[in-house]
This record gives sequence, structure tokens and C-alpha cells, in this order.
Amino acid sequence: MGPKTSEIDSVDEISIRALALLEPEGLDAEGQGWQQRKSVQTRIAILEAAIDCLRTHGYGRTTTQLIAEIAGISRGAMLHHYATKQDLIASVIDYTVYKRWSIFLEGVRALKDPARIHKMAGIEISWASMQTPEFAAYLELATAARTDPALAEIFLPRARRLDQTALAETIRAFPEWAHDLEGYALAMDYATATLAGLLINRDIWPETSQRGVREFLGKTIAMLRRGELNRPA
Amino acid sequence: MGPKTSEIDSVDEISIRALALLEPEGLDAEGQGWQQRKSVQTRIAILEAAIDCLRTHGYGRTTTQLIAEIAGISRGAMLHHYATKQDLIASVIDYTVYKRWSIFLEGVRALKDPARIHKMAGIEISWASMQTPEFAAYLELATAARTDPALAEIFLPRARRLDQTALAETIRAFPEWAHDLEGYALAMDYATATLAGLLINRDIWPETSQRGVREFLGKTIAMLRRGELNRPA
DNA sequence: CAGCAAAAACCGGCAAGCTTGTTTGTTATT
DNA sequence: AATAACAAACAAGCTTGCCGGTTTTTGCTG
Repeated sequence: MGPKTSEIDSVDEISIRALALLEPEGLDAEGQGWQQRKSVQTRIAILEAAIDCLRTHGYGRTTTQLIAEIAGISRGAMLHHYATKQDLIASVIDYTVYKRWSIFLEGVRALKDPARIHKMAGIEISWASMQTPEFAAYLELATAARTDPALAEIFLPRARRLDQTALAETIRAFPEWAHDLEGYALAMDYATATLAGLLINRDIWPETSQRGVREFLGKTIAMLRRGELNRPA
Repeated sequence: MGPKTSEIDSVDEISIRALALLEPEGLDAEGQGWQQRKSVQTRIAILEAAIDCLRTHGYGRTTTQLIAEIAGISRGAMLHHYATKQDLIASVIDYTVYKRWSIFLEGVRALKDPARIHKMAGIEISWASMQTPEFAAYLELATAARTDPALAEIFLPRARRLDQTALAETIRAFPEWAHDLEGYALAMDYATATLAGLLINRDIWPETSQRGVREFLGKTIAMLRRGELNRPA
């Protein structure tokens, strides 16, 4: 707890700095007047409503009308803050990614123990950060972007940039991976892919199967970190 | 090639029998009159058009108008064969699952060599069967079903049943897994989840990362088959 | 075998509902 | 007074399901 320059504290600082790079714009005007604060508050309410709408109704059925209703304001008022649907979605992307990694780094920070490099702590935290409404909304956008050119145009550039930034920053919270950036990227992509696939089949596969996959993934990542699977078969 | 009751030939027969259990109904009326055959032909054209529409435009933008246009018939004619959109989608589900496992088992059959149990043959075949337009359409429906109650109502029961049937039948094509049904289910779910997650991030992650995940998955499955990862860590 | 009615396949048009973006107007803040 | 936040109404476009009408195939009958 002391202000020593121990490794634990530096991980804290690094986490915060990593988040700063992902922080969305237009939502941090807290030092302004009353109107500004009200505006930010309304805008966040709209984003939360959009997230809720995306994860429950999907991108195709997410209408501006519904978002406004959930947010508790009129549709006209919403279109004052976000002139077009694309503007709103763009903000939703930045917002969800920020919250996703915010939760992830928060979980990492909570592990004030070098033992976090053992077991499947990373997987559990990653899994936790992927079970949030924010990630559900992000996943919805990611899947919709694959078939919607208009959405892909605003989603893909952001997703690629944010993904790269998150990878480069979050590794700083795992000193044990520092010597193996490539391995960290592989582990992250691997875990993300498997968990995303698990999320898609959540309603199809029995719960026991899902847990089995998750536990096995944890073992796999642990072996990968120990380098036992890097050598050619 | 001889009609001996060798293991290879029995695998062939088993594959064919497994497919028979998944075969969709209403498309095998080939012994009937000219009208019946024409009807089946048109119906298949509609299903193929729907698949093409689903994988390129997504479920949300798949309209009956567009399907009819791609199929080359009028919208009224299509609604004659499939009275409602739900009827059509229900047939698309059965059809895509059948073709998916058809391709999978075809690939397994092509491996007339016990060496298929080594390396990552299973993963490559599974990966190949997941890169078809049919699976893209199925994945589109699976993701859409998570947020569309009307679609979920007709998709989930079919998906669960077909998934269970496919698992129980395809294992018969892998005698080396016969002693470990649970392990086979885990391997199948694990590979499917990871590859599905990979498919979702196809446009976001660089190609090299995707190949890395795929190769690593192959090693993982191979180890799982050898039982090296089954023991508690 | 010729003819005819029933059935199936197919086509185009219509109303109802929904969504998006714009426009006009009202209230509150600076 | 000027600007920002908010609200309501409107036009244009699209999608679905339904309906009437046309052509082709089938089967029955004299």
C-alpha cells in the first residue's frame, strides 16, 4: 500500500495510463458549466441505452426510436447530440472498448499478487470482461460489420486501431509476458477467439460443455505461457 | 477399394449413414413427376439464394425481395413455396447444417489413411467446412438468433438437435475417439468455438495472427487427443 | 386419343407498419 | 440576445404479408 516504486504500484500506474490512451473523447468535459455537464450526462445515458439496445435486440433491430425511449428522452433530443445514427454508433464503439479494457485492467490490478501469472487468472479476468453488456454490444457490432458495408466503414478502422492499442498497452500490466510479445498476442487472440465463439453458442450448447471449454482454455493458455506448446510438435 | 469389411470402408458407410440422419425433408422427392422435380429444383435455388444473401448481407438485411431476385424468380412465386419468411429460414437451417457436415465427412472420408489421427487433419477439415458459404449463413443465423426472439424460436430447437445429432454421428467416423466420447465432444466444441471466434474477427485481426491461432489450435487438439492435457494441471 | 377441369407454379400490385433524417417550435442557460 | 437542450411532427423509403390474375402441368373421361 505504501508509495514505494514496487512492481505492484507500477502496474497500477501502467494500467491507468493504458486506459488514458483508450479513453473516448467528448465525455470528459467535466470542468465546464452546468450545461456541459448535463450534456455529457445525457450523452452517457444515450450510450448506455444504445448498449442495452444492441445486446438485447441486436444491431438490426436497434432503432433510434428505441434508444431514445430507453434513454428516457425524445428522439429529437437524441438527434441533437448525435446528428446521425453513424455518429452514435461510432461513439458506442469507442465507449464499449474503453469500458471493456477498463474492466479487464481493473481485474488485473485487483490481483495484487505475483501468483496471478499462475493458474488461469488471466482467462478468468478476460472472460469476466467479455460477459459485460458492453462487450455484448461490441460483439454485436463486430458481427454486423461483417455484412453491413456502412457499419464496416466506421467500425473496422476503429476496431483495428483500438485492438492494436489495447494489445500494446495491456501487456505492460503483465511483466511476465514482456519478453514474449508475440506469445502474448497469440494468447490474447486465442483466448478472445475461443471465448467469443463460446459466447455465440451460449444458447445452443449445454452449460457443462461451455464450462469444459473454458477450463480447457485456461490450461492451454497456462501451458502457452510456460512455453510448453511453442516448440514444434 | 475392394468390398472387404475393412475399417476404411466401414468409415465410408458410417459417414453416409450419419448424413442420412441430417438430411433435410422436402428436397428428396426425385422419384415423382416433372412438376415435383421442378418444385424441388426451384426450392433449392431459393435456399441457395437465401444462403448467399445471408452471408453477404446478414440476417437483418436479408429481405424476401432480394432472395427472390437472386433466385431468379418473382417474390410471389417464392412465397408460394415458402409461405412465410420463418418457413424459409427453417429450411435454410436444416439445409446449411446438412451441407456443413456433408463437407466435413467428405473431407474425413478423403483421408483414407490412419495417419489422419495425427497432425491437425481434423482441424483443417473442420476449418474447411467452416469456410463455406453454408456455414457463414448458419453462423449469421446463430448470432441473429441471440437477439431475435422470433428467429430464436425456430432456430434454437433445430440447432440444439442438429448439433447433438452431428456430434453423435461424426464420432463414428473417428474410431480413435470412440473410447473417449467426452473428449471428442470437448475437442469438437473447443475447435468450433475457436474457429467461430476467428471467423468473427476475420476482418479485424491481421492474417498472420489468424494463422497463428489456427496452428496453435491444431497443436492443442492433438495434445488433447493424446490425453496429455486431460490430467489436472 | 382428344378434351377439359383441377391443381400447381408463377407473376405483379396493394395496404399497413416501421425507420430515418429533416424541419419547426419551445424552454433553459450563458 | 445568442446559444444550447429538448420536443413533436412530417416526408420519403423500405419490408412484409396478402390478394387477384396468368400460364403450365396433371389426371380424368368420353
